[in-house]
Amino acid sequence: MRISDAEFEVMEVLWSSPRPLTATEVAKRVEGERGWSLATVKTMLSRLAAKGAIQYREEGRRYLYSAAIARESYVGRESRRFVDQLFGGRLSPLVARLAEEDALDDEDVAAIEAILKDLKS
Amino acid sequence: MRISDAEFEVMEVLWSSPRPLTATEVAKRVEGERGWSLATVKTMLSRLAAKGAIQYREEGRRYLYSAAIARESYVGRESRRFVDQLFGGRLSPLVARLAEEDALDDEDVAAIEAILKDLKS
DNA sequence: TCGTATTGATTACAGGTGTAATCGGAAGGA
DNA sequence: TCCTTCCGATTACACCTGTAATCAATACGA
Repeated sequence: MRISDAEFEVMEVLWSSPRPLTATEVAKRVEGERGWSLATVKTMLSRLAAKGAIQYREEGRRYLYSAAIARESYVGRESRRFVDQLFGGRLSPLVARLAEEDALDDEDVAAIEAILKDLKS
Repeated sequence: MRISDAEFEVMEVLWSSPRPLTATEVAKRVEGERGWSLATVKTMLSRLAAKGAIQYREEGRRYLYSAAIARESYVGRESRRFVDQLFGGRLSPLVARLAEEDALDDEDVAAIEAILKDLKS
């Protein structure tokens, strides 16, 4: 199950909310980024529900939406797909590419080294 | 300029060939993976040419296709887009995610460490 | 009670994608 | 010269995406 770019922004809102949200609430929180109308957000919610990425509970006449899949698992799947497609499953060429583009700051480099050191224990 | 998944496979064939290829040659080399018909490959080539991702030179009645963009630059752009969207521009969370999924073998880890060490000099 | 606002559902519509079939013209063999 | 074949170009068509508008039903305020 793939989630499109626009749908992903809606997922981010739901993932970052500690409680289920109505369509109107989701729209308010996405508004900052995109100039979406409420109708557009409702379309996204319908499509995500149809895909099984979110679920809802009826509260009176409204729905309260929440994510049905964990961000970690979705992001994990997509990450793997990405490194498989572009780098033959190896992460190092990706690191090399981003390093060459100066997309890594010292803090990020230190964090990566810490993760790897931890891995080897 | 985005390249779709199917188009990307055609690009890989052109990127990996030392010389320009005809549509039929491309089709033969993609065949292993997908069960595409020659017509499908021709569609991909037309679309990629329209996007400016490949170019061609006429050789008699045929075209000889070659990539018009470097793999490194395209892959670099997509990588950045990917880490921006899923990890807020930091690479370390991606490393953490893949590490948790055991998607990193020793060789890959060593390669990454070498790249980072090199970076700091 | 009656209109208005609100909500999910349905419909819209252009552009991209996957996967071809068909067409028109040219090259090449009979 | 004529027929077949091979090429790129054009057309096809269903599904996905981005971005809504509209509809039918309901709740709520006057």
